[in-house]
Amino acid sequence: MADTELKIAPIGEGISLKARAYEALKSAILNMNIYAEAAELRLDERDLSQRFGVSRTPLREALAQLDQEGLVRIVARRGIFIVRKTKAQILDMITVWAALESMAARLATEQAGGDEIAQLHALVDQFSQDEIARKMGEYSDANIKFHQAIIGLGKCPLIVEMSNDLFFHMRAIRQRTIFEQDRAKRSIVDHKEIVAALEARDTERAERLVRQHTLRLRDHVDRYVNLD
Amino acid sequence: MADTELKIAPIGEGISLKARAYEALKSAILNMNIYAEAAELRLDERDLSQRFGVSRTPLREALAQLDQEGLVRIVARRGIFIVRKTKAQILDMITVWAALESMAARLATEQAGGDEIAQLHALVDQFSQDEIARKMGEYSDANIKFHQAIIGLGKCPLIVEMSNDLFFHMRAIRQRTIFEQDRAKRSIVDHKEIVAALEARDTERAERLVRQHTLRLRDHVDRYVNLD
DNA sequence: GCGTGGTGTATGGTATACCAGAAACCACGG
DNA sequence: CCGTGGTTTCTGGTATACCATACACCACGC
Repeated sequence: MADTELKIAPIGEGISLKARAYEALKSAILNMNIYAEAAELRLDERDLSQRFGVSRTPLREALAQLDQEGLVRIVARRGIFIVRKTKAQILDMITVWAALESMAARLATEQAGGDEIAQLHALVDQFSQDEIARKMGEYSDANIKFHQAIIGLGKCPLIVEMSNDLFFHMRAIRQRTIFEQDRAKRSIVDHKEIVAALEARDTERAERLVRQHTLRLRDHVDRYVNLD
Repeated sequence: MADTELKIAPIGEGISLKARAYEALKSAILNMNIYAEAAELRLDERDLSQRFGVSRTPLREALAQLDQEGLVRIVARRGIFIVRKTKAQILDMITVWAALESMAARLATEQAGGDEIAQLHALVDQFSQDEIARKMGEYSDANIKFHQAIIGLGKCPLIVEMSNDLFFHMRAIRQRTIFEQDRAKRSIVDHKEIVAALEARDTERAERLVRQHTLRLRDHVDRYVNLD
């Protein structure tokens, strides 16, 4: 039943309180629309520790990690502030993404198996151009998966890890659908060309197409997205 | 009256104990030859806290940060272990470095001022090929500075930051001079070509030269360095 | 001699109390 | 009404005590 008041369940699974607090804070921060408020958003250690039902110690460790990741900024005796990314920072993230994914595409032409590359078709052909408008949410997910798939084919765990970090941070941007809205049709064409280059094992072309594709996204964001 | 016993200020410094512990541990870990020992190196929180003269709390926060950065690995109720990078991980780091610096070079051809590019000559012409053998240590430093300078010219703070992280981690490799020893002469030629491409604002060529230069280093490490 | 179970100990995880500094607040004088 | 000084409060930083578990060690039984 709905347990009107036993929601707490302090004794949790096996994972540490720090890890749980970290995950909880992370998703909480990402799911809030940071840019909606005018004032800078501040967190309070004691308040959070009470609401989570844990002491400040593991909570502080979780916050310290978020601080290092750049999601929050801890200022001694002042407070803990949720960080808003500037447009310049977002553009930089997309630039790095372009650098990493284009390198991954390069590696993929040398490292990936033909069957692995072939699987990319499933992610590209999934949507006809007409469907995009109606299923923008789904397409957005598939789009991310496509890029992550290419990055995975590079067989370089560090690139995968760093790219995931970047994608994660970019989730914090409101209206992230704008990333694709007007670019979806072009996007699909680009994707098909990229897959073709990978299949042809054309290293230089694959790298260039991936880079250009992502840098175009950067220019698009630069032109049409306003955050500051 | 008053001031009979005021103004203690024993240790001064404004920085937090956590930050100081972090820096101390960081340099301590990097300056020890991790690969000399056969057994896995373990740290003890209580022991360290006594030797540093601080409580476990700030020490733990410093260690948690090092854990996240990948320098140590904290295992609950087991211990804190200094992480040894595998050869594969080092090769991956060099790969990412190549991706980032080649993108920075690309950006530099579009963003950097002519005067800034011209300053690269000072870092390249500093050594004649004959001097390299005698001044390998200095050359190694100049070499790093050259690459950092190019990365800086890309005017992308995120790339600069991520690259610094990579360079930092690679410092932990013993005999890092092997990175250049047999490659120094070729390195200087490469560097000159890179500067020329930047000066000519040849975006594609600058990117390619930088990438090839660093990927060759990767192959060199792959062939001649043995860590595992 | 060898396996087995219990107990001790070492270690990271957590809770809590206290510290120091910064900001907010308030009383008071002009 | 405004400025100014001190005091109070709120905040993250630090110290410390205790908890839970993985491992080692030893006694005991076979």
